[in-house]
Amino acid sequence: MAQREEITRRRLNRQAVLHAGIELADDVGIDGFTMRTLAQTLGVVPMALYKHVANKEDLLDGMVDIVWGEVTEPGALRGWKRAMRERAVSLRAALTRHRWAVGLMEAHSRPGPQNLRQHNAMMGCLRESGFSFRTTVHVTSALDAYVYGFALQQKTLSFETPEESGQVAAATQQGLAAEAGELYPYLMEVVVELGRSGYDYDEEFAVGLDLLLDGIDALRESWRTDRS
Amino acid sequence: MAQREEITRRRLNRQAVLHAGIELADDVGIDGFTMRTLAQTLGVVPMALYKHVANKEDLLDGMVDIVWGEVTEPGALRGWKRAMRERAVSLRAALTRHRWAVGLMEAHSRPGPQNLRQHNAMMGCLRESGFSFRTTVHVTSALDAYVYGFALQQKTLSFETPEESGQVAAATQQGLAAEAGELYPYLMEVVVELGRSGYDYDEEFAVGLDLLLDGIDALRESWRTDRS
DNA sequence: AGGCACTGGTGTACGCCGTACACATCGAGT
DNA sequence: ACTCGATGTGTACGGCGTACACCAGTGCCT
Repeated sequence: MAQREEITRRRLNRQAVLHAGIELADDVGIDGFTMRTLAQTLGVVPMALYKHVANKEDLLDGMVDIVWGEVTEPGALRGWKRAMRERAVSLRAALTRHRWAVGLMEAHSRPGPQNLRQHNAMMGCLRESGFSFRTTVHVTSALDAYVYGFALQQKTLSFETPEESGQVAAATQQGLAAEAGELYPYLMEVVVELGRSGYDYDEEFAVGLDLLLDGIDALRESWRTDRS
Repeated sequence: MAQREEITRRRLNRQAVLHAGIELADDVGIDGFTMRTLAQTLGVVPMALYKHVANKEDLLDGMVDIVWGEVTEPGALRGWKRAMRERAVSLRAALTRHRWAVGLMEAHSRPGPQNLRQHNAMMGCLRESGFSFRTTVHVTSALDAYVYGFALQQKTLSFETPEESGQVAAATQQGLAAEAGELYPYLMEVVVELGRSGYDYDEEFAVGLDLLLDGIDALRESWRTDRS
C-alpha cells in the first residue's frame, strides 16, 4: 500500500500529467505555462513529460479534451431550449474556470473523444427535437460562436470589471479623461454609468443567450418548412 | 527625391514597422511572427525595431489598433439595425483578413484610439437610436461576443471547410470512420450531409447575426420601459 | 533465481525566442 | 566644423521546446 503510493507518486502517467497541466494552467495562465514549470510541479525533469505526451501541442490537446468532458451533455428530455441553455451555461462555466482553454477548444488538430461526444449529443438533441439538418448547423454555429465570443471577451476585457475603476483610473492617470470626454463622449458616458451601476457577466451572458434562443424558437417553424 | 526615397527606405518609423508587422502576420500567422523575421523583412537588425516599439506587446497593440481602424463606424443615419449589421460584417471581414488579431482585439493593455473611436461610435449609434443605457451595453456585449466567437471558430475550426473532405478523410484514414459512425451517429450524419451540401461561412454568419438583431428588435420596446 | 527486454526518468545540448546594453553612425542645428 | 540626439548594430543572456544518448527499475520467461 505504501509501495503502491510510492509507485503512484513516482511513476507518472498521461492522465496525471494532463490533470497537473490543467491545474498549473489555471493557476499561472497560458503564458506562464511551460513544460519546465509543469515538470517542476510534478517533481520531475522536463524531458520526463515527453514519455507521456508527444509534445506541448499534444499536451494541450489532452488538457482541452478533459475540459470538454466537464461540459454537461445536452439531453433532449426536457426540451431542446432548456437543454441548449444548460449546455451553453455549462460550457461558459468551464471556459471561465479554465480561461486558458478559450481559443483552444476547437483546435486544428484531431478533436478528442470528449469533444466528439459533446458535439454528437448537441446534434442529437437538435435533430431529435425536429430541427432540419441545415437548421441544426445554424443553431450550433450561432450558439457556439456566442459562447466562445463571450468567454473571449470575459477573458481579455479588463474594460469593466467589478472594480472598473481600473480602467477609468488608468485613463485619468494619463490625463486622458478630460480629452476622452470630448473625443469619445458616448463611450465615456457608458463607462461612467457602468462604473456606477456595476457589470454582471452572468446576467449579461444570460441576456444574450436568451436573445439567441428566443430567436431560434421564433424561426423554428419557418425553418422547418425550408429547403433541406 | 531619390534622397527622400533613400531616407524613407533606410529610416524606419513606427507606422512602417506596424504595417510591415501586419503584412507579415497575415502571411505567416501569429506563431511564425517573430521580432527577428519582421526585422529581416524590413532589412534591418532585430534590435532596430526597439527604437520604434517598446516591446513585442506594444508592437501587437499598435497593429491591432490599425485593424480596428479598418472597421467601418456605425452611423445612425439609416437606422440602428442596418448600422449594427454593417459594422458586424465589417468587423468580421477585418478579422478574416487578419486572423492573428482574433483574441487580441480586446487586450488587457490600454485600448488604442481607433478602438476607442469604434466603440464610441457604437455607443453613440445605439444611444441616439433610443436604446437605454443598460440595453446599449446588452446589445454591444451580445453582438461583439457573436462576432468574436464566429471569427474564432472560423480561425480554428478546420471541421468543415470548402474541402471538408479533409476532416472526413482524416477520420477515415485512421480507420475511425466506422467506429465513429457507431459512437457518434448524429455528428457523423451532419458531417456527411455537410460534406454533400457544402458550408458557407458568410451565410452562416449572416443567419446568426440576423437572429440576434431580430431578437434585439423584438425586445427593444420592453427593454425601453425597463428600469435604467 | 537469473537474465533480459521494455518502459520511464535523467543529463546534456541545440537552436530559437525576446530583449538588455554598449557602441557606431549620421543628420541637424549651432 | 562641432556637437548632440536619434537611429541602426553587435554581442550576449536567460528561457523556451525538445532531440538524443544514457541509466534504472520492473515484469516476464525460463
